[in-house]
Amino acid sequence: MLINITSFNNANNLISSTHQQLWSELLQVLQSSPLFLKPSAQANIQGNAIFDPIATNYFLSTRFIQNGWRAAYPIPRQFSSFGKDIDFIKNGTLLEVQFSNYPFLVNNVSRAEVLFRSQTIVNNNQTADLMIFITKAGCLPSSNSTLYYEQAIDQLDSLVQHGLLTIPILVVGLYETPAQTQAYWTVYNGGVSSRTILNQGMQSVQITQRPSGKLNIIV
Amino acid sequence: MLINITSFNNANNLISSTHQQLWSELLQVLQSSPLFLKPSAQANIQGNAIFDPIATNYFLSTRFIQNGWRAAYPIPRQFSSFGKDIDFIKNGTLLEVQFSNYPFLVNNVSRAEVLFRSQTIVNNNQTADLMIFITKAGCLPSSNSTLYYEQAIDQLDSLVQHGLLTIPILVVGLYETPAQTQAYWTVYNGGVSSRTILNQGMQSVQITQRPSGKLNIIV
DNA sequence: GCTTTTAGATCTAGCT
DNA sequence: TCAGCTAGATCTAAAA
Repeated sequence: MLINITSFNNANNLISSTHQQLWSELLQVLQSSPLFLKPSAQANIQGNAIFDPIATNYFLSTRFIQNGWRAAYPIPRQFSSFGKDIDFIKNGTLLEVQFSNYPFLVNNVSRAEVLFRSQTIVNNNQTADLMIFITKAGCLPSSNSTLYYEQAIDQLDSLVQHGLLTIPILVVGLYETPAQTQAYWTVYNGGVSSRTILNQGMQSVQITQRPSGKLNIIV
Repeated sequence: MLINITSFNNANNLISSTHQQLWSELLQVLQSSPLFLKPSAQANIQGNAIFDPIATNYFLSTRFIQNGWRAAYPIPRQFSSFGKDIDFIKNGTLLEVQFSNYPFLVNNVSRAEVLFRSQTIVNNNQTADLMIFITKAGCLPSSNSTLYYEQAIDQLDSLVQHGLLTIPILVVGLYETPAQTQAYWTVYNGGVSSRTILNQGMQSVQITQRPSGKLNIIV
């Protein structure tokens, strides 16, 4: 997929210096990810193609682990109220991939901020020094209320500006542009949230853009 | 219902002085609320009684409005990235009732904090000076991953301690204790999230407590 | 009526 | 296997 990035609190300085290797590997994974789609079950748009978080997460997770990221890293005991684990970690870099509902953005970054301010040791005897946050762009058709890149940017802007967030954060937005292209189309059985694949395959898709900027995807 | 409260950033000073009237009215509403239950549709616990956020929200909302709270108060334009509206507002007091999934806690309080720090004018030419946050206790059977009082307290504790939150916040937790008592049992039709009442009525319920502290409610 | 968006409801997945 | 919990998926409701 294509990507856009926005840096907060000088995250860009880190990815072009000390964290350059980590970033270039990550970039490679993201850019090599196909577009994964699934049929929506939402009333009035039944069957329409929407972004498939399950297949996308599976693809990314597999590669991140191959690249040495630790998945589901346990949150230190003293901060257990913030949850069980962080999606991925490598040394002091926290990586979250978020396609769920929008409040998870502030939830995820706030707990990262607490780890940062408290200089808590995370992985490999390092303190948290960078957060990378992956989401999808608003132009992609998706389930209602799922977080999107532009929303994340705007919220983080305000939070940084008003001093709530000081940890370096790099936000990555996955997107596509109008084209006749190919995408993975996955049909799950078992209803909402099912991860049981009924069938999956590459399909030709026609991506067009509405006046609003939203993409229309015909499989 | 019964309530527990926890104060952060001296919210308790406000509710016993300048905001005493507002608080005593609110308390009256909360304590007069019946327990609302509905059958769960979750696999393995189909039909079991769980906390009914729809009926509870409806009951509370009606009374709050009667007491002069403004519902769905529009978020000032410059902070529109944080959403459309705040549940209820009265002068400088922001009121959120949250029975949805847990990340909404940090989402809601963070946007309130930004309003507080920026001294933004909210209702009646006042700046935000207090947030009251209502949720339910962990002992009540509920949908998975819905926010609960103890979780809220623990997360806010860390956020206040590490300087992310400075706005006075009063957290209210609704709960019940073991008893043979009465509750509203509402059956909706139309599946998940439906607000169309098929039937509703007072029922006798037997509330017992498990070793874990969780309540078991038999209708 | 259709689109867009947030808020809320609330399920399944998967681990302890 | 049942209980308890967080993470993630993703719908309906409702208003603009």
